[in-house]
Amino acid sequence: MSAQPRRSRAIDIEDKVKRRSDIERAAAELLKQDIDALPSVSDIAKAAGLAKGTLYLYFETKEAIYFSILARHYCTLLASLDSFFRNDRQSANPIDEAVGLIADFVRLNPDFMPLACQSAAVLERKVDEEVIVEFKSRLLTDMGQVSEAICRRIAGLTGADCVQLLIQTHAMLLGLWQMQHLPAEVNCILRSRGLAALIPDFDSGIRQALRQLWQGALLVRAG
Amino acid sequence: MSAQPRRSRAIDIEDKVKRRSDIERAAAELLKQDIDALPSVSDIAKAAGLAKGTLYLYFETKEAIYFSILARHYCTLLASLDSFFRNDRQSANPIDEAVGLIADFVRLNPDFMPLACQSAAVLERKVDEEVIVEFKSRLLTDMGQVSEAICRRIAGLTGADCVQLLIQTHAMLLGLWQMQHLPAEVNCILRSRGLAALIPDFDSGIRQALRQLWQGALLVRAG
Amino acid sequence: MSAQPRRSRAIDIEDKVKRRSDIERAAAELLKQDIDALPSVSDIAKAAGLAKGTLYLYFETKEAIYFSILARHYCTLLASLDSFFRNDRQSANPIDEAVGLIADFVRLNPDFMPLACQSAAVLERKVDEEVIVEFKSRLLTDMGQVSEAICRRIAGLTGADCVQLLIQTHAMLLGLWQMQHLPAEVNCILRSRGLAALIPDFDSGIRQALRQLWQGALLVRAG
Amino acid sequence: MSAQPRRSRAIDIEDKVKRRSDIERAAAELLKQDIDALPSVSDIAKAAGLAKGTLYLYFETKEAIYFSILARHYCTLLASLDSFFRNDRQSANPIDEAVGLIADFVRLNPDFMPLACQSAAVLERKVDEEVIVEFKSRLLTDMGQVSEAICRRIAGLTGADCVQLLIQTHAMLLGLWQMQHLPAEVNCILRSRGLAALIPDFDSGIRQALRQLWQGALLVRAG
DNA sequence: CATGAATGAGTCTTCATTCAT
DNA sequence: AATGAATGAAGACTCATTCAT
Repeated sequence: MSAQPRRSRAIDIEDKVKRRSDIERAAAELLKQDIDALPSVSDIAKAAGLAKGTLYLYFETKEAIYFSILARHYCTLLASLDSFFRNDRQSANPIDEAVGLIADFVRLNPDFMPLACQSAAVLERKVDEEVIVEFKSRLLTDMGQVSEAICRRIAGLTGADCVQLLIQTHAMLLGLWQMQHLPAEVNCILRSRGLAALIPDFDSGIRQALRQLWQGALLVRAG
Repeated sequence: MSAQPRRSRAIDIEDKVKRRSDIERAAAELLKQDIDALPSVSDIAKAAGLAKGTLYLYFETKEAIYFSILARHYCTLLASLDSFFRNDRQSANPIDEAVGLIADFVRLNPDFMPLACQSAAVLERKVDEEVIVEFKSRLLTDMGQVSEAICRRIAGLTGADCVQLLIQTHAMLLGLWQMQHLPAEVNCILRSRGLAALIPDFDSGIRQALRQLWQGALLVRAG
Repeated sequence: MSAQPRRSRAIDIEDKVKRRSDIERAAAELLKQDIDALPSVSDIAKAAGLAKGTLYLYFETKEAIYFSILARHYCTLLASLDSFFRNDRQSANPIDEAVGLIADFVRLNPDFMPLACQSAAVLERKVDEEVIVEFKSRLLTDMGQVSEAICRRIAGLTGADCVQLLIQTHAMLLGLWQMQHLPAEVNCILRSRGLAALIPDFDSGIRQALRQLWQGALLVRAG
Repeated sequence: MSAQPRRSRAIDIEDKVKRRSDIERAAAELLKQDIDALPSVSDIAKAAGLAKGTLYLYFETKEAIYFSILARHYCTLLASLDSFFRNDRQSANPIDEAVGLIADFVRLNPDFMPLACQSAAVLERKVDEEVIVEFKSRLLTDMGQVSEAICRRIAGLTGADCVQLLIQTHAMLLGLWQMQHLPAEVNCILRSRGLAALIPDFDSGIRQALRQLWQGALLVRAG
């Protein structure tokens, strides 16, 4: 009398993977429209052309959807860095280029920073331990690899230094993004009152801050 | 329909100021017990020994209470920095000392960072424009003063550089604190799985990161 | 965070219609117990044996529930009038009979007038535009039909006159009901102080007033 | 140290009466700005240049202020009617003129109908019994007088008929005004959707309805 | 596998009135 | 008489999640 599936069933593992990523795609799209709050499950389901319940067949919670999206972003970014630093082509200024690479990534993936900022306070609170651990392990591994790649290209830094540096870089991304991303209204007011100096421009700000941070690292280690 | 004041009335301006700060004190105390979410107005009122309605005589919204607490923290911190840098006593290593001063402040005021992290996303959304503007103006002025004091003590930095540096410092505080402040559960798990490397120790982390940042600033400006 | 439906699910459209009317029935019942204020959503839900949230699956707001009840009353009343005036059976005194029909309807539906009185000031303020427009359009149509039926039976009145008359009739219902429906206390006092003359008896009052109004209409149009 | 009266004290009975009417004037003025809800006590006090508490020295409740305003309006209107019907000048059409007088009064006193509509449901619920009784007694007397004056001028109506007629007239005023006074938004929508026929024009509507009612009364009594 | 109906916890804010000063 | 600080009750609505179909 009802409960007839409208969408075809995902039976093969392949289909299931596909469906998972369909859901993520829809969720990401929705987030970009308003980065200030996670969309409702209802809306995500609608956007994905699925029923609410179906989402729960693929993710334990709404936050798990976004955690998954975020995790992929982190992996992609680290992979970019890794391939950059492993690249044979000698670069006159690897730090600046790496920083540019990061800044570009943030700019091209407007859902990355909003999710990253909510990771600890919102997402991880509602995601399965196992999922978190798996991701963080992967992260640690990837960061280790990147770090090695980096220290091979930048004299004066050990692998541990580079891990440290990556963590600091991440912190700086989080902090600067939040300082720049004020509620639209507040933003408006501050700008109109001559208080724009308190709102760092993210793109240029991050380039400069990271350059200082990395250069500073060399200096401190050297000294 | 109700009435019978239980508490004495704050009639003089002095008493009112006192009552305002009583409310803030109660609210801050409550926050320290669970820094992950703002306490309910009901609880704050109870803790302050006042009726809910009375809180609204002193603050427009719950968030305004916490915004006020946060604002005072910022002012105090900037004043500390200012007095530090204006102090005649020559310091061999002003950067390290300033960084230590900041790290100590954060440690001694456990409600500071949680509030700072929620400022843009939560507090400022529900506080009167005027209150925000007034505070941010003050902030800008104070930062200007501190910056001047700093650049007089640290050769090679202009006032604008120092403002920049203060903003970066703030961003680094925000970012590192969030990376370190994971939900207790997650924290626990990560540590037990050998993933502690992903959780920077805030106190030492911030000291190191800020040192790099400030040294890096000198370097970049010099170069 | 919750769940466990207690009531069976309304899956078919039929079941849904049934559930909607179950809610309305419960809400109407509650209103009759105290016609001076709309019951709380909590109470309605309890009376209907449903969770609060469930009500919101069927109505946008509490007021929408009562608007729906009221709308049905209007339609029923107009249908009664329509069928009365279309009835072949010749009536010696159609006006008196129609007026009696209206008075009876009001008496038999004690929630009708209280709701009608709150329609503009309370209900319509919190009901979706579309719902209002749909109902009012229907009302206009129905009134048009009734008006035609009336003017065919009562010589000397055009269709437009009859629409006018229906509106006046409605106004008189509203006004008289409010004059009669004083707070129980006030009512009591006035009666005990010989001021009963100021409290028209609704049932007889409406019969007489409408008779005058309709007869007056004939006269005015004729003259 | 405080609690110093800002306004001079009203000690003479005259001053007190004056102050009462100052309050009423301020309250009435405020109501005209938004006839959809009684202004807050705070606002009335501010508008009157007095403290909230002071208002309660002159009126038992907020509603009592408006009840008093309304009472005066009723008395004024009845006095107008009385003087009109007692006037020697013969009028060709006393009914039409009386109706015009009423319609004009409503138009010139935009706070009258909103208050009248709230009298039973809102005001009388929160006004002292004695005040209500006193007013209603006065009302009954005045209506009696007017009724006598009317029946002397309009053949075919007894005094009791005229009292009846006045009550019906009042009911019609209440009902029509409410039908016409929709929330601005709803009003707008209905007009734009061709449903304006459901919104009677008050001024012309009341003239016509009352004419019918009074003519009808003559007819019914005659017949 | 897919669906979507049902659940219910959780909370801020207003404002008429009182009464200490 | 005048003031205005203090009181506290009262209630709608959202939305993540479950599980019967």
